[in-house]
Amino acid sequence: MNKRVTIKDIAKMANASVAAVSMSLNNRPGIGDEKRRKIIEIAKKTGYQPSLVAKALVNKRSYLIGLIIKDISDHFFAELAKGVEDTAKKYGYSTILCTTDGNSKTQEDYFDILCSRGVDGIIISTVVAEDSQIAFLIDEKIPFVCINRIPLIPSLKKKAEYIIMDNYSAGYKGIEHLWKLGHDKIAIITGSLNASNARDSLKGSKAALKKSGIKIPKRYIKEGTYSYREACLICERLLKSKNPPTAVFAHDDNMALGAREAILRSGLAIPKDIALMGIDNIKTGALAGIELTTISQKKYEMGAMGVKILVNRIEERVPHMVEKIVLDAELIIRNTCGYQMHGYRR
Amino acid sequence: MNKRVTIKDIAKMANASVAAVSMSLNNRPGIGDEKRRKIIEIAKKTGYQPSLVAKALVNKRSYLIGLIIKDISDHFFAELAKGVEDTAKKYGYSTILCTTDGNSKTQEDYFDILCSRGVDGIIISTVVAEDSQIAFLIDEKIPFVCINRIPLIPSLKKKAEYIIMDNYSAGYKGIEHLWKLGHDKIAIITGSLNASNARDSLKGSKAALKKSGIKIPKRYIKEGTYSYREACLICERLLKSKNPPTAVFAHDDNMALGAREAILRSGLAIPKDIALMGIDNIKTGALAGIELTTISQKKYEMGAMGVKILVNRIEERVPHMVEKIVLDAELIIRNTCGYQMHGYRR
DNA sequence: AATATATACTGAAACGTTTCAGTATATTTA
DNA sequence: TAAATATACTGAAACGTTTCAGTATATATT
Repeated sequence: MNKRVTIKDIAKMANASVAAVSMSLNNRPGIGDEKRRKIIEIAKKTGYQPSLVAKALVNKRSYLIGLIIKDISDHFFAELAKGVEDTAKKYGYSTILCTTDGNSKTQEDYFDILCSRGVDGIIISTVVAEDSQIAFLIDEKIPFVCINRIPLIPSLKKKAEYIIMDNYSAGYKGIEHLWKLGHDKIAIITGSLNASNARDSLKGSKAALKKSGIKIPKRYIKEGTYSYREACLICERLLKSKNPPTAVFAHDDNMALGAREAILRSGLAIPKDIALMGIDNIKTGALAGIELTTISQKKYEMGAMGVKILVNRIEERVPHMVEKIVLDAELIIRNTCGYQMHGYRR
Repeated sequence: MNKRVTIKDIAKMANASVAAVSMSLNNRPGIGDEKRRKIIEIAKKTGYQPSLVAKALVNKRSYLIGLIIKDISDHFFAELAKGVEDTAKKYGYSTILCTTDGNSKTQEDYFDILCSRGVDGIIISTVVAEDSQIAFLIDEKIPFVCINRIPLIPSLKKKAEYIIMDNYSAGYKGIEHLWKLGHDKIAIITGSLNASNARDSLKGSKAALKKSGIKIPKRYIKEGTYSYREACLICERLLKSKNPPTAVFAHDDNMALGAREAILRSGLAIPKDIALMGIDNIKTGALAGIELTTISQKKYEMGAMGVKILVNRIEERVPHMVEKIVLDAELIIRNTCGYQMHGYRR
């Protein structure tokens, strides 16, 4: 670090006290116009930039927020991160990027680091979000908001703020769509079932299955880990089995794309021979030649709203009440399920 | 922020001086085994976490690095960011994410903020990287490394560390590949020509054109801004013109994808009717049904190497010399140029 | 035994801010 | 005109660390 000009230097130059400089620069009252003007001028001329670290130390406000996600190269998280960073910037906060790669230990380390760094708040959107870690945050009284997942333990859930999609309804709508298109041999690749969102989606799908009177064998439901490769493998095995499904509903677009690879490799055509559906609505899915039918997740908006809530919480501008936001699940019909070919059959 | 346990509290409990606690915890010599043990034990028991902001203030080392990029939802930058964050984490640094959206003012603001925050170093990989801002960093003596772009002014270029792909060769190889496949009506969509990488690629392409004796009209070369939409529009116009190209070489995969949309919408088949080629090798390009022929950019590796260089610089473990790394451009042949159909024709 | 040296430990200053309790001066009020 | 009040300004403490100069005690050297 360079020798930067400090408040003391300015005080000397303006022959004023450091207090006067501080007050002038933060336009607090109690300093005469003449002196204030002079101080501000000197500050400008010398290119003075206040040390945010010193400020953080005394004010106990760092204007830093931590963003904990699984993987920034995953389109879902990248869009989310964009919403977070854009909004944080708007409110005068900087964003510390923390990726865990789904590793619980890494995540725990990051919680410690973020606390040590005195972040003002945290946005959490990971698959593995141990409830114990959430409890830690509540304990340390660090504001946080969960995006796209909620604590499993009810007592924690009550205290946590979150924004989620209506995952139940997402899972439900997907099956409903496939059913209306005439499918009844539907395979499901779920997310990691240790997280609330994946569980809810599965519940929704099961409910829809029941509602439409579809019975599927147990082996049609497979737990994935949001990995492209793994979903590809799962789908491959499914297709090779004696009684293969005629539709696969992956509870995440990345996995749907993985399944897509397996389907295409096996020589089947989408949607002619088999229907494919995802959840998330990532950019790639919209590309010509892919045109994945999916359920929209408002990724950017979730990130943006998350920060808004967080900042309200931090600055306590709003009388505090715990926000719990559930966004609507919206079906995005494209080409992978056959709606364009023949419309709904029932 | 919560009332956290500080070094003072521990000193009191262990009845030692704060100095003793500090020295014990940082295993500096000068403290007896017995006392040290006791202090460490108390620290552990109380869950003491040092305040990184206080440390930063006295040590003038924040263990923070700034990452300045255009847009985290762009796959290129996301991969880069992943390399950066992973590596930073490994070295004990945290990453502040700064996206500029190509806005020079935003970028300048971020430079100021990062300085105020006392970051130890900066990784820069933006399109608009004004040389004046680079000069500012050199002036402030903040270590930085440029990724995928270099300062235009030679005197700055000399002082800056950077990692770039051999953009010239990338531009060259693309044209060469297309020429070998028999194309001579090749359109080029370049990046923003105010940045070094785009200029170099264009130079390379022009050189290859000359070498192979291809003459293309001026209107075949269009400056893009790395935007999908814009590239789509540019390509659309190109296709509608009287003498449309038989190949388009976008100097960035996103733009290639944009061009792809225009091509497909116009009813042309890739690669049967027209060849398409990009630069970057983003994940999406590898998907079945897209299979974009491209030139590989080692995005993750560039990020990782960038941090490595930066940390060496910060910690001055290595006798200082300015690193300038140029990575090889590697042609990735997939399906959009017709190599699989008929191989090289000349 | 006297001196030199090593070891264990402490108090206080420093990092760059903000804020609080005071002080001095100017202005208003009665 | 005296008292009350408002305004301008300052010194010092505080935030949570590290480090430096000392001090006290123990050990080694002659």
